[in-house]
Amino acid sequence: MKGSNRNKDHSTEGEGEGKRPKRKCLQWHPLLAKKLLDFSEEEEEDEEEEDIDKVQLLEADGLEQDVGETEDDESPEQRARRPMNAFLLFCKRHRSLVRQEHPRLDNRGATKILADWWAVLDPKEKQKYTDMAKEYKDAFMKANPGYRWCPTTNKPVKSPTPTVNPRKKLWAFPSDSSRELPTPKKAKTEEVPQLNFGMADPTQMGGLSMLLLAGEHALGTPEASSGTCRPDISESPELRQKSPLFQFAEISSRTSHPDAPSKQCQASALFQFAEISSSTSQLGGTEPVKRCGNSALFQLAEMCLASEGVKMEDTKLIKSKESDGGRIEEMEKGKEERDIKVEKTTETSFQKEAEFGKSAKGNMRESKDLRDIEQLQMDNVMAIKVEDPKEIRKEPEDDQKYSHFPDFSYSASSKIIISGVPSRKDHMCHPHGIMIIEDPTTLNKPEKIKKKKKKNKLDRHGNDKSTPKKTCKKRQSSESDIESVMYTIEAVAKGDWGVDKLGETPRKKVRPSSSGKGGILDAKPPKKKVKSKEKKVSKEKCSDITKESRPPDFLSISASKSVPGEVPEGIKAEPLTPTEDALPPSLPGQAKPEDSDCHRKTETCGSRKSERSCKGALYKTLVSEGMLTSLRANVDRGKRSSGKGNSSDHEGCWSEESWTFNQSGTSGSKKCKKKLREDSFLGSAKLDEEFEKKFNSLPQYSPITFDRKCVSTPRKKKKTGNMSSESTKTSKGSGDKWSHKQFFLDAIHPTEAIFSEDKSTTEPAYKVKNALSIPNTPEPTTMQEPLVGSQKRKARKTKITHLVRTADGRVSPAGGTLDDKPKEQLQRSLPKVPETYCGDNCSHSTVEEPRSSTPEMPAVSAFFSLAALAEVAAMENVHRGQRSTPLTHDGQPKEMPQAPVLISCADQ
DNA sequence: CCGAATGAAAA
DNA sequence: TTTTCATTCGG
Repeated sequence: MKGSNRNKDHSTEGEGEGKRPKRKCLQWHPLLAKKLLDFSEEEEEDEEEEDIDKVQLLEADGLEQDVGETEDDESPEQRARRPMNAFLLFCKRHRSLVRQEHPRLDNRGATKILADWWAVLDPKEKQKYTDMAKEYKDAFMKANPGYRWCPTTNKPVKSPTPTVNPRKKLWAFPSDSSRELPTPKKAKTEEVPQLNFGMADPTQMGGLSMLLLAGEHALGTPEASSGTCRPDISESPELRQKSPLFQFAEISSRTSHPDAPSKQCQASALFQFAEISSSTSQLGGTEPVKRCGNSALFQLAEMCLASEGVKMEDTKLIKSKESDGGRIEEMEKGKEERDIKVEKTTETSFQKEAEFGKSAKGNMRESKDLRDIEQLQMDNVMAIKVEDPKEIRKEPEDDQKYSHFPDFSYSASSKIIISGVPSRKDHMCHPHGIMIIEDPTTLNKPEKIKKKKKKNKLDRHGNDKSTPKKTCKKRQSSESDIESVMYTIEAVAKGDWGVDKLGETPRKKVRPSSSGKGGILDAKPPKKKVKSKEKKVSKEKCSDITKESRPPDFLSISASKSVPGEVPEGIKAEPLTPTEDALPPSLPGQAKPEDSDCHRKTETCGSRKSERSCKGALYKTLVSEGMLTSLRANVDRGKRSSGKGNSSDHEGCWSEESWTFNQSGTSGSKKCKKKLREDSFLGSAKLDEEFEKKFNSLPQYSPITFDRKCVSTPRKKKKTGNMSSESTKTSKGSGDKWSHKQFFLDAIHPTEAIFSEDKSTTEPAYKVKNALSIPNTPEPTTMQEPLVGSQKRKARKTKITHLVRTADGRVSPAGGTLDDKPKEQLQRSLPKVPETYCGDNCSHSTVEEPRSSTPEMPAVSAFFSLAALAEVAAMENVHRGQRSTPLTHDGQPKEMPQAPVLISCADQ
């Protein structure tokens, strides 16, 4: 990312191309995607169109034949880099930590330390990484059937993707694909349809094409996913388990094409969102998918329509329908009425179709949607008292509306937009088509209610609308929406988030997370709670994803609506985003939007209600924003993950969550994990994200465990840069983070826990063993692990002295001096008491700093007496006093930690 | 672009 | 058995 500096040779292709390739790569490879994303944010838009065209063409041309090949070859793609092995994953996940601990260390040094950690790492933990690596590899291979690992010496590979990576990333070989071949890549088949699909629509679309495209995109993706994915899921649950990655891989391949189109649209973000939604849906299951797709579509539709609250309401209704079916409505209103209405609506819809049906509206839904919209419009215009839904609902009326009112034209315009979306939805949802039909009824009811509310709101618009100038209004609304969207997009690209946006997003996030169930309720409660709930929910979801309850209140519903649609987004992004950030902004943000968009609403309505009611336009914007935010979050995530690693505090939070999930999952069943993740993240957009999730889910051992010395620092360091959320957290509870870990760990594996690693960066695995042993059996263990990998290398390693940089920054051969001693000490200590590591932790936590408390701490603390701790502390202090530099964590820690450890052991 | 680590896979 | 290459980024 940052380093884009060096353009190597690749310049040949030129930057412009370079970018494209990246994208392609992204598209092709989920994994890569994240990186690309980093770059892409800004760049994406630029070449989107062209790329799209190319892609489409390419695809179209050789879908079948080349599919795999063409993609690889032509599409610059070049496949992705070979999948990372367990160790690399470990490194990737922990390098940042190491760096934090040892800021001065260069990567090589960090790598060494990582190697040490890896060596020490508990076998179980290792296994996790190995499993992950394997899964990742499988997914990768699935995505890239023909992928060859080592193209012998094909360095040329780079040439193909030259510029793309600032770094050298070589795509293993683009050419490979061609050579290799192409095993038919499954994705391709799927892709084709999508491409075709997407292609047609975009061209047709006019100015709104962007939005439409985005919508299509979203839809298209879902469809593909639905088609393929669903079957898979249903067929083989097993796949599902693995599926997330695989699916991602598949999706990624699919998406790749779509991406290009989406890119065209400035709304790349949207597009991504759509993708995400689709992806999530796939992951989640059919229903979720629908929802996601719908939500995305709806959102798009909303944006397009941009009509005020009415649209919003409709969408909401729809969403609610989709998500809940009529449950909510039922809750709210009499079911009976609903049923009746439903029937009517269905009828109407059919009729409408018959009438309008014609080409454009092929789908029932569309007709419905249109109808709804029209109705709304009618309401507005007519200033009719919508109170009687029946009238509106009634077919005749509707028909009349269409025919009689000028609205019709308006509706027509709206239709276009909508139609695009719905149709796709239909495709996506085919199975559920029926369900959809039913929905209208439900929708109608809500609408009614909404209408009433709307009336108030609408009134202001109503004046204008009174004459449903449709076009004018729409345009305005649409324009406004578009503008808002654009704005949001730009903001995203810039990285600037309006407070408003943030505020909303957070809400959304919260809701979504809990949304499944908590829905409205969640929204109300403080966000923090929500998060906690979310976690729980997510767990629950594992078993059942279905979103059940909805808030009884319409208002709440309206608010909640956003949730369903957004949920995916929110989920994705939110987890990452630190609660802290999100929360505060939310309130302000909400307020602002209202002011701007809904002037009168605010006035008329109460604070929240007004907000909710007002949401109309604002809501749209928010939605768009939310999408953007989610996207942005994803991007950030990718960046962070790739670039900074821990740096982001936000991530820290996120990581924690993921952590919890992971751990829980580990302890529990993987399936649950995945499901949870999926659910929780619903929106995990891309494969990348998926990968990231998993990656993140991988246990991240606190340096403390490995390195005692670092203990204090690492944590701080993690956040040092950012301070933000985690820092605060950490600050609060010395051990908050750890406590979390513990919590999770406890849930999962009380004993195993993270402890596995000890302080010793240098120390051999035995420490780990001890840690493990502790719970189970204090093995003597000093045994080393079997020299696993390249023994040779290890041998070398042993021989080689690690360059350790002291706090001062100077490098010293660690092996001889520092390391050795510590090791010895450790060894001694270990044998004596398995718990030694605990001792270290305790010492730190208690003595040094409160926050340091590691998860283990508690247990440990229990074991150790205060006196022992005090002693340890004293010891540490002494050492410190001697060396006294706080900064020196790096250098000193090694020695220091060990000493304490020994003491602790001795005490015990 | 090298390197430092490990590991998987290809040659 | 040896090479490649995956990640990371300072030098």
